[in-house]
Amino acid sequence: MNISESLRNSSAGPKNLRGAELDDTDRLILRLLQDDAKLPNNAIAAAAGIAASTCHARIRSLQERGIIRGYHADVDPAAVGRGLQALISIRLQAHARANLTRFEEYLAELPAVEGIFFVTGDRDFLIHVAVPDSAALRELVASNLSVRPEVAGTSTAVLFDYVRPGTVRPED
Amino acid sequence: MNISESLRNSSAGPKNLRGAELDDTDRLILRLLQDDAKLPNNAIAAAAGIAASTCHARIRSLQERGIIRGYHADVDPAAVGRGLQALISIRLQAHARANLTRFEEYLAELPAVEGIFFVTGDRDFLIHVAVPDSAALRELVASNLSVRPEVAGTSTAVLFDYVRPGTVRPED
DNA sequence: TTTGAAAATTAGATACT
DNA sequence: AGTATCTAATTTTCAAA
Repeated sequence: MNISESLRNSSAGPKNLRGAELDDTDRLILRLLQDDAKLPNNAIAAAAGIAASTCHARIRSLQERGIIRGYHADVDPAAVGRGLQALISIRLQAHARANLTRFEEYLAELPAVEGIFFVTGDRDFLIHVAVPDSAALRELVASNLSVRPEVAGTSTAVLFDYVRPGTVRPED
Repeated sequence: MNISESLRNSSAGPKNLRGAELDDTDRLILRLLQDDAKLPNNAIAAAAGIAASTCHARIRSLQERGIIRGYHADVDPAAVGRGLQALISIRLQAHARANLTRFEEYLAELPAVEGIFFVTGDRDFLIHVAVPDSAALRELVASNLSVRPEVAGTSTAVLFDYVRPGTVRPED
């Protein structure tokens, strides 16, 4: 982002960055689909006050532009034998920045990893994990994280809850 | 769960806790639907090697048992004018534990909040937020968090990336 | 872009093994 | 639990405005 863009974006104007170009109808569609991806197209169309075919075309456009990245079932981790969640803060070795992408890919492959947060500034990040029990958590840290040469140290915080609020409301 | 069930579940056997009772077919269905909630039932059935009607019944059962909690579109926050993400650590006042639920509900209503992590032990937690820009982030912390009486202090870390790996793989 | 209407595909329900 | 078959609902395409 260059300086003029930066200045423009920091102004009070309502426009988005990145050729997004969403109108109110798009935003309504996004809100509804985030809430329930199974909502039939004709129901969305009715809610938006447009024809079903128009709604269909808009949704496809949102997908093609990468605004809708996909649709996913939300599965209760506890119900599939992952009743324990934790946040693990990982401090990286100072020299490990170069291979950061490789390490990220490694983390993303671990079945327990639900989310990876890359923090700016520091050489560390956070991972959100879901495991069967505390033994598995210990095992994960010891055998999959601490042993990696990139890792300088870890710090684990057990969660007693994780909540994802309804929607990423466009604007507001 | 009675004692004999508990003992059975805690053994090395493949069974899960909490009347989950998932077999390999269920796990495959969960994996596929987490990956792509739009996958048609007959495609899932074919992948699982069962009849479409059987697959349909299994999916419904997974929903009714709360194992599948819902289906959601994944919307790119940057595309809807929320190009800046951050993790905010919130330390609560010692006496604020009683009203924790109320405060949680307050947080969940904030449009910027994407996820709330309740950390055990300490009287604090983390929220994952997505906002338009750094001005909005400052405003969020100043006007929506710091002013709350429950909040003893906050600490903000800007993210340069957040990744949700494909699936919550059942077992592995 | 939007629309209505056809065509193709899918979901949901039922009865039966 | 699983399957086959039927019907309703939904998605998808498309010519036209």
